[in-house]
Amino acid sequence: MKKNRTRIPSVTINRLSIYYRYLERLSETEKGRNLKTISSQKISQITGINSTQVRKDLAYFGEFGKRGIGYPINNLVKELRKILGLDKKWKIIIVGAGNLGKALINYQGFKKRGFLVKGIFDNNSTKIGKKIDNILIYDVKDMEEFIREWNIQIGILAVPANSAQNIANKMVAGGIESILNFAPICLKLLPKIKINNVDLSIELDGLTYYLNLW
Amino acid sequence: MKKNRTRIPSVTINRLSIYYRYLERLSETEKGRNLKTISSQKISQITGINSTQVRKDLAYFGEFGKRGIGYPINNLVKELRKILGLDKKWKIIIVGAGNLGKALINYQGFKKRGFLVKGIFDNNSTKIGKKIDNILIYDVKDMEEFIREWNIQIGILAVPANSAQNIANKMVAGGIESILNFAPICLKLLPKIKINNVDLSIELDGLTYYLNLW
DNA sequence: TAGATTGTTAATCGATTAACAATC
DNA sequence: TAGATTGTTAATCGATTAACAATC
Repeated sequence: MKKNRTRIPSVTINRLSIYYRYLERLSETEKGRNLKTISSQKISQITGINSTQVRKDLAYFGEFGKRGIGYPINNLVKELRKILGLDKKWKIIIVGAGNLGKALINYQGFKKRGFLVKGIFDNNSTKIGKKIDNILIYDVKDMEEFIREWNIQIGILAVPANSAQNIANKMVAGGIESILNFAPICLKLLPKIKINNVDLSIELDGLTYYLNLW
Repeated sequence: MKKNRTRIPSVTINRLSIYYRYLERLSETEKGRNLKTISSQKISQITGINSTQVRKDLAYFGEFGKRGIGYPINNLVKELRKILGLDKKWKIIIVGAGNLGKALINYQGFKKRGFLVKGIFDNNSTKIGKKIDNILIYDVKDMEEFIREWNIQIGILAVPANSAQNIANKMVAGGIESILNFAPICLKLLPKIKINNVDLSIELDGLTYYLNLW
């Protein structure tokens, strides 16, 4: 898992996440059965990713396979979990208790990957103090202090575009280094802050563009 | 807008969507003021996309600018709307009336880009017949016929991973050609079907990978 | 040994960007 | 005319993939 981590394309990380998800499911269903290894060819068939690409992606991080045999499934799952940091607990907050925020809180993937949702933040006084899925909604004014106090590492931005930059700034001021942004704007933050954008508009426009071609 | 549309990278389309969003907002705030044109340099500053890239992306579709001057804002907005197919009405359905489905129905971006949400589908009998945001929830059994009857063009998949492929198949059988998929699986469909995936897990794993590096 | 499959090199492909002539 | 900025060519950069020696 160590090896030379310089210059690993971020698309490789995205693909590792796909391999991980598939192999995890596979190792569940294969528990007790005798499928112990898997080839890059087989991974390719399921994920639709070229088998050379699969081998290359994995080779960035170590020699996990055996020539002539393939990759030992359980070990590969374990290694991928380590590489992706999914063997640790991560503390997160969600900002924005609207429909999207609610949907996110109920999202099972957080628990699955050991994410602890420590709090929800909103500026709507009718929501503050209430709970969603047993997690308290706090005043967004108290967010920065909360982040510092609880050592929150990941912030999820589910607020409207016009307040997103402002809240992102406060997240960073509090010490957050990773942001998942659902607001449709380009956040301007220090380069060391990792930002991942989920942008519905872009995806929708992508669909209509292609529909419109015909 | 015509020109040679062969081999336009899909990342270009994504960027056009970003330009469009920014310029649309700009043309709103500049209404009545006298900023009539904008340079690729200025677009670059706001969007973070290299100015040569901006010019190249636009040049795929026509010569919208004037040398020495820049691009006329209002015209460019109009052209982008045409290119992205946002000058038409598109009929869509949402499958899955869970939290995510609800969040999507309330999403303002649909109305903004002329999307008509014609129906919601679910298999939970306690939900069928009810309404969300004034849109009726139907039995997923009736989906295929509904798509055919209403000429639905876009399907949004907000269901669990294990039923996603099955429902996607039925969407295609009904005549849908574009799918926005929120389920964390790789849908296997005919190549002519345009699929856009929104995958939370991949985004989250991307964050923890980078957090874990330090 | 023969067949399978990895890990890696080298070739290919495609996208980004620098540079600049054209021109407003 | 001088300055600004486009549209486009050519160079660069980076990612994907074909090919194959190594080896189980």
